[in-house]
Amino acid sequence: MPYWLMKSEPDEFSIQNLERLGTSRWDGVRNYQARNFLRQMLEGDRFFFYHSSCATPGIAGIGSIQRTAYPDPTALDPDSPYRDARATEAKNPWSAVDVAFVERFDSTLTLARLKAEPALAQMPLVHKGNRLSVMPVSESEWRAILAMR
DNA sequence: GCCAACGTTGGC
DNA sequence: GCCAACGTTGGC
Repeated sequence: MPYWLMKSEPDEFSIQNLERLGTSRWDGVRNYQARNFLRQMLEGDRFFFYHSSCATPGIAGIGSIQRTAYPDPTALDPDSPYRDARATEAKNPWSAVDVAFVERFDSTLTLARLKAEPALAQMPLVHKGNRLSVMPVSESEWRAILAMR
C-alpha cells in the first residue's frame, strides 16, 4: 500500500483539528502534480500530516485515506477562497479526498530533524524551494520517519 | 512553443 | 516581513 505526505497550514487545518473531527475532506489542492498524486490514493493508504508555514514546520501525525478522489466542491463554491472561476459542475479539474485521523505525534517531528536524517535525503520535502503539497513517500522513508518519532 | 512577468509557497 | 524558488499565465 502506498504512503504519502500532505501539507497543511495548521492555522487553516491542523492534526488537532483532524483528531477532534475524526474525518475530514482534504480539499483546496490547486497544483496539477499534487492533484495527480491525490488521484492515485487508495482507500486505506496512510499519509504523514505535515504542518507548513508555521512556527515549527514538520510532521505532526498520521492520517489515512477514507475516500478516494472525487471532484473538489470548493472549486465551485463562490464563497470559498479555493474557488476556481474556470471550474464548472460538468468540468471540474480539481480533486479532493476524504481522510481519517490515525495518530498525533507527541511532538512535531521538525523539518530540521528530517533534513538531518540521511535516509530521507531523497525526499522532495527536505529540498530547498520545494512547494509540492502532496507527495509519495517510499516504504523505507516511511519506516525511517516512524523510527524518529 | 518560448520565455518574461506575475502570483504563491513556505522557510527563516 | 523578507525573499528565493517555483508553477502558471499570456504575449508574441
